[in-house]
Amino acid sequence: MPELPEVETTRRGIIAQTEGSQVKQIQIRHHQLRWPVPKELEQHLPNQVILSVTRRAKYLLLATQKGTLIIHLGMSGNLRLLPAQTPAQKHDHIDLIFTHGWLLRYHDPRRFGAWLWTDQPIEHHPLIKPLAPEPLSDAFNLDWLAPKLKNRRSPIKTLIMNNHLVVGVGNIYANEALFLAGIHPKTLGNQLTEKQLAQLIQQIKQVLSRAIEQGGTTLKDFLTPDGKPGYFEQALAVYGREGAPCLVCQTPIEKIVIGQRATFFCPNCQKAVH
DNA sequence: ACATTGACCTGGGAGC
DNA sequence: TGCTCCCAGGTCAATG
Repeated sequence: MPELPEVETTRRGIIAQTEGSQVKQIQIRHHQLRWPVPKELEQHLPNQVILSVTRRAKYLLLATQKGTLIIHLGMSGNLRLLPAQTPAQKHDHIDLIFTHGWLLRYHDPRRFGAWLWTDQPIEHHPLIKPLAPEPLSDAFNLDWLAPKLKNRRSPIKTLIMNNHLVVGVGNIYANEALFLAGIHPKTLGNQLTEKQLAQLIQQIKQVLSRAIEQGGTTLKDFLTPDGKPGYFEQALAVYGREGAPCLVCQTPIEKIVIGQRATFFCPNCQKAVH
């Protein structure tokens, strides 16, 4: 479900009531997520104070004195802040219960998400270490990306969804960024000109920033932690718009499949290279 | 090292 | 109404 803007929206929604708060207890109803939820969470989290709530790529990081709770929302996960007495419903797999009478509830029908623990510096964690720079930081620039794509023969759409090259961009924003940059999604990495690449980097930053400002994209059931939807869906130019007129040139938007993922583009604004 | 495919899950909608 | 099939916002692991 969530790409970077939805994860960032979640972070902002939970920070006021989690950062600086003391954990009373963690209740795990379903241990099987993407990976088994480690027992260390039950051992270490009670009585710990959440020192910070940060984000790295699509991971949420809740730091304590003993270690860091790593949360990934997968395809269908969300976090809600609720009064501690609120009865759990279907797919409410984990509660992080605070001493102040509220809980952070993890809901994830497909269970592709993750709750993990590390007592090492977070940048050493095997899932975090290989990640590309934060897309909204200055470190994500042409000097980073150009050498990485130089010898790549995969479609650029696939490449910008690869965490080791670009983080935070999932299927929605990959489609949107390529449209904004005027690049055909099938263009191979090594076929992009430096000018196109600079444009793509700029548009990735732009589309992610704007989506964060709008509280993310709500397609099915994404809700911010206080239960409100995101408002970016109405700003999507190509995603989910097969057959609808391009917002720039009125050409019907086309849908194809690249790397087993639905891909939307304007055949006029995003010309294929020959 | 890189490219491609399968795997993990559930729910919703289309079509019959 | 109910069945089957397909699709879905992620990404790791296995395979060539």
